[in-house]
Amino acid sequence: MRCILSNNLNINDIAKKAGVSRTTISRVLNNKSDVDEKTREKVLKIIDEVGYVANSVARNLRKKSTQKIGLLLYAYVSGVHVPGLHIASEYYFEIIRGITFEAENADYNIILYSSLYSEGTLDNLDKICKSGEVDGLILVGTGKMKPIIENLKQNSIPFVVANRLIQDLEVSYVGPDDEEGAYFATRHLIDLNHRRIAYISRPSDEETNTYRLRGYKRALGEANIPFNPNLVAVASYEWGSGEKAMRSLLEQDNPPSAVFAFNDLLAMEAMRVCGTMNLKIPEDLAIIGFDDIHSAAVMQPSLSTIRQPLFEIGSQAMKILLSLIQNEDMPPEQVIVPLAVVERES
Amino acid sequence: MRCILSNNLNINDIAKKAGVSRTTISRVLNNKSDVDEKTREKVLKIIDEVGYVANSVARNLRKKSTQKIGLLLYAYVSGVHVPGLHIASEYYFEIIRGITFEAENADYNIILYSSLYSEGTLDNLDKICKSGEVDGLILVGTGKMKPIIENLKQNSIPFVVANRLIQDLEVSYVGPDDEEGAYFATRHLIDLNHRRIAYISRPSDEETNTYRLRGYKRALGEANIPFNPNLVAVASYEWGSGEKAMRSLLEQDNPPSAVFAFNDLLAMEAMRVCGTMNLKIPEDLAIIGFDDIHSAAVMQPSLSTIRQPLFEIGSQAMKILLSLIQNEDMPPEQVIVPLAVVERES
DNA sequence: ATCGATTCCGGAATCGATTCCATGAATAAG
DNA sequence: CTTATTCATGGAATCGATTCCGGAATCGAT
Repeated sequence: MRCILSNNLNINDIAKKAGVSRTTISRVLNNKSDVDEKTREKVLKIIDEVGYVANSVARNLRKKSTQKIGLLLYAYVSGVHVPGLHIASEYYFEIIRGITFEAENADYNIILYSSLYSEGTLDNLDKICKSGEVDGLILVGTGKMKPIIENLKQNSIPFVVANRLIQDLEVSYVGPDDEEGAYFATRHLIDLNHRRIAYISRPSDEETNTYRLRGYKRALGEANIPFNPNLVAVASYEWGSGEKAMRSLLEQDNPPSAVFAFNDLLAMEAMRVCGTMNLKIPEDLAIIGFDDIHSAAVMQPSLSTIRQPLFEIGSQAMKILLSLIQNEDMPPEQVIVPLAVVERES
Repeated sequence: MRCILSNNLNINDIAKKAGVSRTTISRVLNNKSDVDEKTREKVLKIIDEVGYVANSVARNLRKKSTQKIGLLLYAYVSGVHVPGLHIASEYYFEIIRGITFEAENADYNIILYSSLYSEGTLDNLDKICKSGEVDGLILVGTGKMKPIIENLKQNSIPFVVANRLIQDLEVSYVGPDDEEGAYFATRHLIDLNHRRIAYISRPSDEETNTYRLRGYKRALGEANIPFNPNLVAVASYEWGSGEKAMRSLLEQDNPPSAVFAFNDLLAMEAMRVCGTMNLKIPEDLAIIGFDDIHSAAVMQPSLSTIRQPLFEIGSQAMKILLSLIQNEDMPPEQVIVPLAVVERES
């Protein structure tokens, strides 16, 4: 087995070269005050010459901090494997960018725990917490969060949920007000004089979907439009299920004049169906999505949607996590980020 | 400062509870053979009851292996910050999925080094190598790779480049044959009887672009179509630069009848321009992209493109890295993955 | 009963840093 | 000139595991 540090220097070598104790080397490395200026310079010169870098594993062991954050990209939907989750990649990527941006500022690294494929997530999670390989966790995911969160709370490891509002559980989170966003989206369509407004939904056990459905219903209710279950089409997590859902809506006797889709990717699939059926957007059918991923702006016609400040969600989550790590007694912090309608051509 | 393991058990506690030495506990944890079956069971029972998990930092220090791979998401284009790089997120995400899939199988974790924002990458890289925080590195990126690679070679850390062919340097890589792909794309348009074929290019200092441009020229040459520099429009890394490039092409006196774009995102921007200028695709203008990201299939009309087996690129790269780590003397391994034309509506 | 081999186990060293505590030198105060 | 006080430094313990080495117990064979 290859050993990375086989030909590398350690603190003792530097101490010998400099003719001082390793305690002094350590003090220089950590910028402690009680070192003579001349000694410091001499040590720094040697360190620079030989290119010595302190072993981070040893340091972490002694300091009992790893300077690492675990990122849990999470999908737990009815306990089953979710094959198409990655299609929401652009969404995740933006959040991750926010997280890493903030992490780098604070000298933390991100470890990617992508549980998309693994079974027994909860057991693994338990091990991650107890093995001390990270100082904290950020959760980004789809589906049921409660089992995970309850597991984490028992482990007393600091963590933040980064794309969801978690109700009824005292945890830190940064998330959009999904109900409000869905309300805005539906309301937007209503303001354009639509009355038959469909919703392309996720399966009902997806928590985020519950909120968005609620916002959709609230907007309808306020406009005195009765809720019609036939106008809700469920799309699973497979590619193409958005197209199927859209077709089932259009094949009805009295098809909708407008569609609010759970997210932009589903909206894009829906638009595609319209194209093949010669329906003009937005004249024959208006569509609004959710998330504002990049493709939404590039499409032809461009997609109206609800913008989530994804980068900001990530960076805020990281900031909160950092303060949770620094201050053991900090109470959980909740942040609800604003959502905005992005009106485009659809 | 919060300490993760404040109330956690260590190997000594378990040894005490079990009435054996910590050596024995370690043997049980590592599945060594020389432990009495009864002792093993007793120890395992206690470990299970109290939920003990070995501290991974201490273990890594002693074992001199971290079970971690660094993932360098890399952009180095003329030494400057690349603001829009993340728009290629879907592309990266698929590769990352392949990497993590293979990593999880081998009990490795991925540390995300996103250098998109940081200056002084080479210095940081040096520190990463020497601090021993990872057992190996995977590079995925855009732009000039040579400075990074030369730095890594000096550090004798095993690494693999995961989306590029690196010529003239003895390193491991897994990548597509970009020239061949570009050749296929251009050839495809030629086979559809196009003669005025434009190329939406990246700036010339982008290495990948060099290969694709070469393939484009080769296909033209074989078909006896003279290369026309006016039909090459350069797009930078900013959003919307694809639209600009497309416009400049269409505003010419003798506009192209077909376009090959450096990647799908640029192709999508180009298609958008056609929409606003009432050009029908593919009748008035045929377009082909590169990468086959998900959106390409969902667009209306759907985008013809060159498919890169991104997931496979990632998993192959990880496999090679693992064997490099296990076998110090292994020579660098190069894999060229096949590309295929995906013919769709555009 | 004796000897060698095997099995099982524990003490001590080790990985490479940080930190506590003690010590001697230099400086300031009386 | 003596006594506190500060400054600069090194020795030893420590973080929590693994591993080397040696000793005791068990076993089978002679």
